[in-house]
Amino acid sequence: MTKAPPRRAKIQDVAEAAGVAIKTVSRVLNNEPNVREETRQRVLAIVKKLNYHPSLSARSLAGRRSFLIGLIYENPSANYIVDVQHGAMARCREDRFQLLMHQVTGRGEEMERDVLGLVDQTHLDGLIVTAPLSESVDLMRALDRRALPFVRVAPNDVPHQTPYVDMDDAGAAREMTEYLIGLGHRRIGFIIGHPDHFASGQRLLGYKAALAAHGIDYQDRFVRQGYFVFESGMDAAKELLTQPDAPTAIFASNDDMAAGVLMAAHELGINVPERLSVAGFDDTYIAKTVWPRLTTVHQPTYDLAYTATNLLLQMLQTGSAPQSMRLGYRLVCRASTAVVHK
Amino acid sequence: MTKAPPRRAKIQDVAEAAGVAIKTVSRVLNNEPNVREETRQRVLAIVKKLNYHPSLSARSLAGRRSFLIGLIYENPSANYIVDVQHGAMARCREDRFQLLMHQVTGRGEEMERDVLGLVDQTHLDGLIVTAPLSESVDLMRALDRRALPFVRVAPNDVPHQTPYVDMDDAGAAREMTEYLIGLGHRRIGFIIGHPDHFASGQRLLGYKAALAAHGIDYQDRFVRQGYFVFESGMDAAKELLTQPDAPTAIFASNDDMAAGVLMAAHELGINVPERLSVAGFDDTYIAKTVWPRLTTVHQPTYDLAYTATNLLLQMLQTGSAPQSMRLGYRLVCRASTAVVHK
DNA sequence: CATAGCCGTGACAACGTTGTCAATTTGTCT
DNA sequence: AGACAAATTGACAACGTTGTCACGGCTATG
Repeated sequence: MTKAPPRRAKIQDVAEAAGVAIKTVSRVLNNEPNVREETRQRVLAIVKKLNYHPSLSARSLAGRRSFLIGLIYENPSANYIVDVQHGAMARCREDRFQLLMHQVTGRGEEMERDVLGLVDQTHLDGLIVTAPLSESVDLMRALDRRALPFVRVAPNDVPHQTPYVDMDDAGAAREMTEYLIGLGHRRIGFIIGHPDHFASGQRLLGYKAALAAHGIDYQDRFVRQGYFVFESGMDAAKELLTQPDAPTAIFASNDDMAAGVLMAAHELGINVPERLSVAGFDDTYIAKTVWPRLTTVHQPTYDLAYTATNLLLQMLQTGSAPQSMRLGYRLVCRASTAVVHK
Repeated sequence: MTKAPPRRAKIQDVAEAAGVAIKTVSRVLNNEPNVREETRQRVLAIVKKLNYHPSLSARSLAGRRSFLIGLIYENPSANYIVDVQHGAMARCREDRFQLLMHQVTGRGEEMERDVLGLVDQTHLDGLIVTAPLSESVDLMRALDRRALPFVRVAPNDVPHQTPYVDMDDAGAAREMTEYLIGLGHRRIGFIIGHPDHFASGQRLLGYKAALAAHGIDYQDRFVRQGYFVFESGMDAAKELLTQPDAPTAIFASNDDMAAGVLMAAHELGINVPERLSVAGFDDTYIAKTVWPRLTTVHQPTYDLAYTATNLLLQMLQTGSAPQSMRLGYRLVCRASTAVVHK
């Protein structure tokens, strides 16, 4: 015999116990003005006593908002997306919003259908869009059409007036490249990120700018296309390292690929950092777990997501105008880079 | 001038366009019986034409279910939790349920309050509980009290009759240990997992069983407490490896700690696998990215989560009796283990 | 001292679905 | 054909909130 669970308290119960109308309880709960302090306290006491929690469904239905925020992403490295998730989650929690994670399937039209399906079904209040989804103009137009507020966690590039939070990818890549140059490296390999990501181009730009600023010729043979995943970094590194006059340093556009470079070096019997310096980008968990530990650009992933969510919630709650932000980065020098060998 | 977005179609609109009552539309949408095929088709056509999507909130309110499933976890390694998430997500998607991820804060009473707060606020239909939360009897009792169906992704141990999905941790650990013994190792170090996880004890048991079966004495000095995180593995390994007559192999209870062991070995100048064999557990992403690649136990994390979600959804939808499952594992032999050196 | 305006409160109608139950149509069996 | 059961459909009341608006009491103003 299972004992019937106690009926959940509803607003009615609270109202009766407090001797007020349900609307007053509602006011208290939503921090609306025009409630006497004494009344507010009385209601709050009862709420606590009855362990009352308003029904999200009822609130959504009546209030025409769902308290649900979506976070969509495509296929980023696990280490990266977890940081994003936690940043967004942390901010949501502060305002009692819930976060709905959604890994998008497909690309192009199919991706769009997937996202819109989510939006239509769940009545999301807002959306956090990560790269490279944030680069689909079609998607953004579709979201606009539904009047759905959203913030992008991505570099600003798309010709579209929406708020975003990003960092200076080009600047960071340039600084890292200059750091390598400062170590005496002249033949510096570069592994480009996934072509769908705007950031990939920015990082390449930074690399080129640093070379140019130091009078080093840009050479195609030192540059390879990667896809932000471990294997692509490994493959690219093998190509780079098996040519005559191979690079003495390789800068990969993210940590996963840099880890792949390390693996390639190990397999080729090339010591890092003695014979080869390796640098990554992102400063995710993997950077600290490979050997040698990766020199990399610290990207404030958690803060990026937190900030994006913050912007979104402000837009939703105070109706404030959309704004964008750029956060700082910093170089983290660990054991994978060293002065060039003679 | 922003053009007002088109009003969302509601069930009423569909009903009128199809010339039926809203209840009939509802029947069609919920696959209820007793609708003439012709009517069903007519309704479906209109639904598609109007791009109608039922309101989750209204459905929840009226139908007393939310189509929302919670996935709660504490602080597991990023690589692990992402696999869990995707497994659960995939299954949810099949039945148009949404998944609400929730990282639990605090421990003991505070943890409980956190989870119950989530449950009370969102009216979840069900919950996926991962270790070590799944080991709190108090929490499970509290969930029962609220009559909330849940499935645990965790080894079955707790004296509590709820469905779970797990794998044979003890058997796997035993097999891995025997594999090391088979390579000729006799001094085998072991790093225990986080003490809050039941699986930690199981894996230790398997280690001990293998030793016993092969007439090898269990020695405390070869065993250290770890916490499932990289640093703890590194610290433990340093202790194990700096003693006289150090182990020739170390079996860590998860991959993160095994990666830590590799790091320690590198720092101590001990070659892996020539002078030291290292084995992990879980087969997460990290196992393939460290050097040398880790020999480990492949845990079907994705499937575990998928299966757990499947069980939960079946209970919810068909009201079927709770059942539990055990999934298989397999040893993955990579480059971090080798025949013992002379 | 009258009057306008604000504050605090409550009554009641949404919000968009599903559950219940009754009404109608259709089919089956003598 | 008549009687009864089953299949199909619809009317209407929930579900638990928030939005709207009205009302009384109090304060500031002329």
